[in-house]
Amino acid sequence: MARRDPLEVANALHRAAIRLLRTVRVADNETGVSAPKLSALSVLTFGGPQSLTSLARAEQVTLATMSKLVSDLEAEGLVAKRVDREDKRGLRIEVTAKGRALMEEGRKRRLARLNKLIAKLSREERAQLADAAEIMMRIAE
Amino acid sequence: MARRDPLEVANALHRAAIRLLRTVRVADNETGVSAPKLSALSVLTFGGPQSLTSLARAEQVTLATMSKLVSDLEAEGLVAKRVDREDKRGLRIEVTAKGRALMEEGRKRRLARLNKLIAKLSREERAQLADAAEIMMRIAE
DNA sequence: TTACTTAGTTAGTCAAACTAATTTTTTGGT
DNA sequence: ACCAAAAAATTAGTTTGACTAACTAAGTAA
Repeated sequence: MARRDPLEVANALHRAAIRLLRTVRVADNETGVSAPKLSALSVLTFGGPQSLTSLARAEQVTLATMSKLVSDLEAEGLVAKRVDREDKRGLRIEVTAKGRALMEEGRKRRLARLNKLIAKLSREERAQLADAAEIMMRIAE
Repeated sequence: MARRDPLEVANALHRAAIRLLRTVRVADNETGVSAPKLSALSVLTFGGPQSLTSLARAEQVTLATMSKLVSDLEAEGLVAKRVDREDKRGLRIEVTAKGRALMEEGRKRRLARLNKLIAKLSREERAQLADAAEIMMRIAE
């Protein structure tokens, strides 16, 4: 069943990851906010308020790209920008109540969708997936 | 270590998959061909010559989008378009020798990059990842 | 044959990525 | 204390890949 060849393992994970992301994306589309914006919002939600630079780094995009994404999110009332008190060049970007509500909704939607899939699995299989995720996180940077 | 809560498992896999894809993308960028084009080329390489419609369906984009991607690939000499003999509305798109060479190069590059990561793992951990990939494929779609 | 369906193309729009140039502020060296 | 260099954001402009809508050409069926 299990291939030991690294390339086979990598390819299998690659394909599986793409499929998984496709499934999740459906739920995300329903929020009316694009994937890059949702992702940035997620970093802010779970990582706490932070500068544009650190957000850009977390999302692996340029500062310019993130500047636009955050401006859009601000225009939609999902985040708020404030000048950093200690460094007036810098921003402190934080999630608004509305932004938090949207994330929570999204979380529920995603859960509903994934529950249908994951519910098919046994306790052991779920544990296997959790372990695999942990391994992947450890090796991927 | 292993969380049993479906949402936790799903989120962990989601994040892990994103990271994995990011890593692979770096290798793909070196080919000088964009990810969507590489992906279409991959479908043609492994799935054999096929129509624009079936390619579009495989890649989950519209016909119009795929039409442009394939035209670009053709301009770069990576695929060839021929009118279907049996249905002159249809195309038969196939990978050229140049296209196949590029895929092979890409495969090597990706292998080199992923080997570094996967080599850190034990035999058992690799098997775990392979099993997880199999489970993911089974439940996603 | 006339009407419908299917395959693909083209035009036009939009979002998100990039680079380059600019402003504002902070920091370091002399 | 000053001035140069670095850092944080923004803005302008480009490219790519996605979409829809409108089209042509070819096959199918009433």
